[in-house]
Amino acid sequence: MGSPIGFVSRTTAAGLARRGSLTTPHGVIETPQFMPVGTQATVKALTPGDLRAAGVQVILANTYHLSLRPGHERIARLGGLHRFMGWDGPILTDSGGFQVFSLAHLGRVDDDGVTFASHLDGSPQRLTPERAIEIQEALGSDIAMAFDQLVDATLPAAEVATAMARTHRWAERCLAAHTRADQALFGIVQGGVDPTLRQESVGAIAALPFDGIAIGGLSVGESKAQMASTLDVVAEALGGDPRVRYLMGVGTPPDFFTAVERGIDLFDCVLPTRVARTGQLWTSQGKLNMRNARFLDDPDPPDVDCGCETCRNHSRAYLAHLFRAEELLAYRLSSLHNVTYTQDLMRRIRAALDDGSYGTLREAVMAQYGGSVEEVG
RNA sequence: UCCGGCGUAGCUCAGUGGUAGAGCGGGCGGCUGUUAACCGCUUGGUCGUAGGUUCGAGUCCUACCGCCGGAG
Repeated sequence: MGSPIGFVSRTTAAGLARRGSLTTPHGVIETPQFMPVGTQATVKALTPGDLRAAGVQVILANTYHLSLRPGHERIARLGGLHRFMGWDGPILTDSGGFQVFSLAHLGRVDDDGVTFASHLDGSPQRLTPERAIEIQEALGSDIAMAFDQLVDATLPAAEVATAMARTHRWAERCLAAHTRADQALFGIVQGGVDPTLRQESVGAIAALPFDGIAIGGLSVGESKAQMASTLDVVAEALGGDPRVRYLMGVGTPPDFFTAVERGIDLFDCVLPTRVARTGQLWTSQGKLNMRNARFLDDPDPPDVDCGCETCRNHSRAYLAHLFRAEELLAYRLSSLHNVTYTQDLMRRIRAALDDGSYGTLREAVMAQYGGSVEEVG
């Protein structure tokens, strides 16, 4: 049985950067690509139409959250996640592995799986590799993720190794449990920031017949240099593996460059939408906080170089007012801008990889964002 | 006019003898597979005015000023 997705890519002149396209049951994704996060079947504050207007090609939703509410069986009865949320493009579902980490205080991990107290009502919830796959198959996402255990990368190596080994065993169970022929399944590399563990994890995960390879356990407290060096280790270990590579939970504009030139094709992150809701806009002038007093009389658009609905029609002064007044439109206008900005940035990266101007683009964006990202490797 | 209550940070108010506080607001920051319209830091006051008692007064006493309520 062939893979439900097809990935083709070519190498470029920019380090290990790849330029490709990923074909899914719900459409083609050009890579490098960024996926906005829509945990609860909504990218907060935005409609599917907004996402399309922003140029979004694929979004991420969450297994744990949707299984608790409204329930994956209900979504299945209502025709699956695409129909339920009114988004007919590709969807990737995270497995709930991140909640093992972010809700660790509500649960406990054993070799078979994880037991949580629901963050909604305290009811006991059990997540295992088999259960995570069952839920994702019910949701009907285009790409499902293996159920993994993510830990703080700065923990002692022995603890990171224990979680990694468990992730490897769970990866095989996810593959065994997976039945939907129209849904891809990606494996997740763990191993923290220890080079030896990362190499071992790449070896274990890449040896399995996953449709794509994800890199997990980064952007959870380690330094920028550690993330970069870990990506170097992963790239070296993966070598010429032709499968699509997805760096989970990243990131910021500088992070995208750090990762793309180390061979990453896919990203997701809550940052563009989360920071937008508290006033931080990503622009051609770097980060601007619309709550700052200096914008109250500023008639310029948030970003003069942006063509999104927000920047075409509204001023920084208006955004500054909306945030102070706690008006709901603040969240939509700012989220729409940041998602558009992020999509534009990925498009510019793809174009720069095509025409050889990647270095110029990288330098310009790094300068806008403080140039604080170390060059490693 | 009399009686009572109240005057403490920009706002709403705690604080009844021992180093002036909170919330909100204001000024900023942080967020990386979303428990996040969230979280954190910070700036704000000759405690209505003038006297008095006391080692020590936002706190007790006196007068005055202002606001609110009641009586006439």
